[in-house]
Amino acid sequence: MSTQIELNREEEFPTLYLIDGSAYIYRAYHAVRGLSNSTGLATNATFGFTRMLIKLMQDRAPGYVAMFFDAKGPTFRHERYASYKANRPPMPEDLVEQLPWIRKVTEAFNIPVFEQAGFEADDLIGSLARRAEKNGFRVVMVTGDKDFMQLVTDRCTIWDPMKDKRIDPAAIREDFDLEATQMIDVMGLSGDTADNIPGVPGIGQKTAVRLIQTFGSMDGVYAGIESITAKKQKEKLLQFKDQAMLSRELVTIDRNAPVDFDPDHLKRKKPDDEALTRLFAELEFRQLQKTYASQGESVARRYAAIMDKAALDELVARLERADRFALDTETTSQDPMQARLVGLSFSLVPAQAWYIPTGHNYLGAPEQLSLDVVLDRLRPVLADPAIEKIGQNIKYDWMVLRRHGVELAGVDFDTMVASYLIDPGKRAHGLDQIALDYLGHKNISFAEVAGKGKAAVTFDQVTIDKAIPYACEDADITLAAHDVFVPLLEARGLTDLMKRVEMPLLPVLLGMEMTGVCVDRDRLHDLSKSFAGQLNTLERQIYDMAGETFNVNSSQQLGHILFEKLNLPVQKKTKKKTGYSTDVEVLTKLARSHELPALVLRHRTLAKLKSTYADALLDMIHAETGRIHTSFNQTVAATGRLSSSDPNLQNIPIRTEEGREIRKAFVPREGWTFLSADYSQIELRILAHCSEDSILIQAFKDDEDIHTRTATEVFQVFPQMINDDLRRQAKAINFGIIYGMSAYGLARELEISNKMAQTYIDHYFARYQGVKSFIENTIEAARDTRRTSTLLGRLRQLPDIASTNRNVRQFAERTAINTPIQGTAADLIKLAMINVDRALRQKRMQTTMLLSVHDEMIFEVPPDEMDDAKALVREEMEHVWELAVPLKVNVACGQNWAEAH
DNA sequence: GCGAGGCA
DNA sequence: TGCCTCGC
Repeated sequence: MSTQIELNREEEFPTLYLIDGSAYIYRAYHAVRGLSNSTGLATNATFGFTRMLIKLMQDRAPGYVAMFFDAKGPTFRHERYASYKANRPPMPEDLVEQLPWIRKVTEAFNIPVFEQAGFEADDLIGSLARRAEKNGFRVVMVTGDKDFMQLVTDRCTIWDPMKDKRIDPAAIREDFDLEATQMIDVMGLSGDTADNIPGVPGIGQKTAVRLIQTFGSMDGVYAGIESITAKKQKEKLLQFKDQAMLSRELVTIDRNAPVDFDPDHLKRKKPDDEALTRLFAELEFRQLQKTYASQGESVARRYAAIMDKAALDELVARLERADRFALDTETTSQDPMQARLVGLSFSLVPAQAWYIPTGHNYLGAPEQLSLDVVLDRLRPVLADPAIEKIGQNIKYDWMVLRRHGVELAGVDFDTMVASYLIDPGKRAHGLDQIALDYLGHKNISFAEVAGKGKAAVTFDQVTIDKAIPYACEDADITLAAHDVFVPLLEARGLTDLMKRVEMPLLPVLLGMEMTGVCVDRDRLHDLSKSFAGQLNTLERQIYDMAGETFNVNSSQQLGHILFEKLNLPVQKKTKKKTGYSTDVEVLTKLARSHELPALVLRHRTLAKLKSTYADALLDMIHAETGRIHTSFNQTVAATGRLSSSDPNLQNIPIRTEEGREIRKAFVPREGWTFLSADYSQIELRILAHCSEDSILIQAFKDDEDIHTRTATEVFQVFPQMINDDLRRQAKAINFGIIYGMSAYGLARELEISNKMAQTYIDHYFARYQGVKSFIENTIEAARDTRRTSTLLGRLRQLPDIASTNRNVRQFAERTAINTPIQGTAADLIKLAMINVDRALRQKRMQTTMLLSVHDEMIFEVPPDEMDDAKALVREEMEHVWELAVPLKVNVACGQNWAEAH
C-alpha cells in the first residue's frame, strides 16, 4: 500500500535525488573503521557508501537519481583563492584505492554519474537542481554538508540519510531564523575551516547568524556598520571586508555549471543484480549481500518436475541444445558407494530448473518415470563432452551415476572446488554456505525437507512436492555460483590452477575411490583380537594400580585418578582449563615417577589402533566390492593438500610396530603387487628451489643426506663427526624451519634450553642465508598482499598478517612460510597424479593408482607390468616440474603396504 | 608449528 | 564440543 502512495506522489511531483557522492565517501571512510577484504583491500568507505546507497534506494525508491563526484584537479575556486582547501591533507592511500570500487558499485546500481573537471560536486548539484526545478521537478539533495542550505527552497530540500534528517526552508527558519539564501552571507562572514575559507577572524557561526538576522545580508552589515557597538567586532569586520567578500564568493555554489538535464537519463533504472552480487562477493560484503538479496529476492524462480515421457523429451532436447548446464543428484545416502538414485535435477538458465523424480516411494507417491527410462534418455547428453557439466561436489554425482551405469563427460566446473581455491581457509564449501556468501541466498535446508535427528528420513521418503524446490534449487544455485566464481577465479589468477590441476584431478580421485583397496580380513581380525587381549590385560593392571575401575579412554576420569586420587603432580591444564591435561607429554613425564601413566600411554596407542583402524577398517569393507573405498577430499586442507577420510589414511602410524601391522593388512588383489612411490624430501627441495639458497641447492644436486649436511653446517663439524643424535637434532631444525617453529618450539622438541635452540637457529640462518632472506621476503610480500601463494599460484588468504596482536600475527607469519612450501608440494603431487594416470591410460596399462597419502602414491600392478610401471611412475613424478634441484622418488614394491614402503 | 579425523 | 594422536 505504501508503494501505491509513493507512486501517486511521484506522479504528481517527479522527484530527483542528487547524491553528494564525494561527501559520502569521506563520511563513510571515517564512520566505518578497519574493514578490509581478504586480499587486503580496504573496504570501509566502499562499505559505508554502499550501505547508504542501498538504504536510499530501498527507503526512498527515488523516481530519478544522479550521483556526483568531485573531479580531480583544481577548480575555479583555487584560481580565485590559492589557499582554498589548502589545509586539506591529501586523500589517504587506503581511501584512494577504494574510489574505483565505489565507482563500480554506483555503476552496478545503474545510477548516472556526474563529474566534471574544474567543478566541485556541489556546483554540479546546484546547477542540475536549478534545471530540474525549472522543469517542474522536486529535488532532494542527499548530503550531510550544510553548505547546501543556500540552495534550499520549497521544492528543493536536503536529506541527510545518516541522520535521517530533512532540511527545508521551515527547518532553516527554525534553526537560524533566516531564509536559505541568507546562509551564503552567514558563511561569508564566518568562513569555513574545513575548506580553509577565512571569513572574518573572530566571527564564528553564531555571531554571523546574529549579524545577518539584524542586517539582512552581508551588504546590509557593511551599510549599517556604524551601528555596531562592539568595537572589536566592528574593527575586524572593516579590516577583513575584502576577505569576507571573497569568502562569500567562494562559498557560493555555482548554479551555471554545464550539466545536461535529461529526465530519461536520470530516471531510476533497475540495478544490475548480477554485477552487484559479483562486486559484493569480491569485496566480501556478506552481510550486505544477504540484506540486499533478501529484499531483492524478487527473482521469480521457475522450478518444475518432470513426470512424463513428453516432458522428459522436451527437457532432453533443451539439454542437447545447451552449451552447459548444472546437474545434481538426489539419493538415499551421503556415501556415494552406497547411494541409490532418487532423482536428478538440472538447470540450464538462471532461476530455472527441473527435477526428475524416479525413486520416491513413500505411501501414496505418484507414479514416476522409471530410473532406467530416464537414464537411457539422458545418457547421450550426459556423455557428450561438448556440453559442459557444472556441479557442486560433482565427484559425488559422478560416482553415483557411474554406479548406475551412466558415464559423465565434459565435466567442466565444480563449485565446491572453486570456492576452495578462492578461499581455502574457509571452514565450509557446501552449497548452502556458497549461496549465503556469494549469492546472498538462503537455501532450503535438508532438515526442512527430510527432518532432522531421529525423525530424518532418506530422500526417497520425501514427498515430491517438497523435493521439487529443494532439488531444483541445488541445480539452480550451482549454476548461479558458477557464474559468480568464473570471473572471481580469473581475477585472482586461479583459472589455470582450476582447469589444469583441480578439475583434471577430480576424475583421478574418483577412480581411486571407486576402485578401492583390498584389506586382509583375517589379519585385521587377528590384530583386533590381539589388541583386545592386550587392552584387557592393561586395563586390569591399571584398575589394580588405581584401586578402582574407570574408563581409561576418558581423559576426564583419568585426570581424576592421576591427580586427585594418586596425587601425582599436575603438569598443565587443558587449553580452556576445563580439566587436567593428560596428553603424551604429561604422561611421559609422570611415567618417570609412577608406573600407571606408562600403562595408560600403551593403552591409548592400542585402543586407537583397535577402534580407529582394525575394527573400523573391517566395518568399512564394501559389501559388493569387498574392498575399502576411502574418500579423498579436495577441499578441506587449507594448504592445498588432499585429505582422506573413512578411513583417514593420513594418520596411520608408521613409526611403531603395531602401526605397521595395520599397513600390512592393506594388500593387492590376488596375483598382483603393490608399487609405492614417494617423493624424497620434497618440502626441503621446494624450500631450496624457492629460496635459491646455494648450499641447499648444491646439497640436493650432490644427492647428499640433507639432515647430515645441516648438522655439519649448524654444529660446524666435519661430516664424519655427525652421529645419529646430531643428525636427529639437525632434522628437527630442518623441519622447524619449514613449519616456522620458534626457538621455544625447537627447545621443547629437542629438550634443550631456549637459548641453545636460538643459537642453533642463528647458526642455521648464518649458513643458509638464502633461506633467511626467503623467509623475510615471503613474510613481507604476504604483509603487502594479505595472502601467500604457491608455485602454481594457489592462494591462501592471510587477513591476520598485519594484526596488532603479536600472537595472531606470528601465527599468520608461520602460515605465510609454511603454506607456499606445503602447498607447492601439493601442487606438484596433484600434477604428478594427473600425469601418471594419463600416461598409464595412454600406454593401455592395467596398473591402477589406488591411494595417495601425503607424498606417496600406491599402485596395484599386474605381474607382467612391474618394470614398466616403476619406470613410468618414476619418470612422471621426477619430471613433473623443472625445479632448481632434482626431484627424487623412491620406488618400492611388496605384497602389502608396509612391505612396499 | 599446524592441520586432519575420530572418539567420549 | 573438546581432547587426542597421528601425519606433514
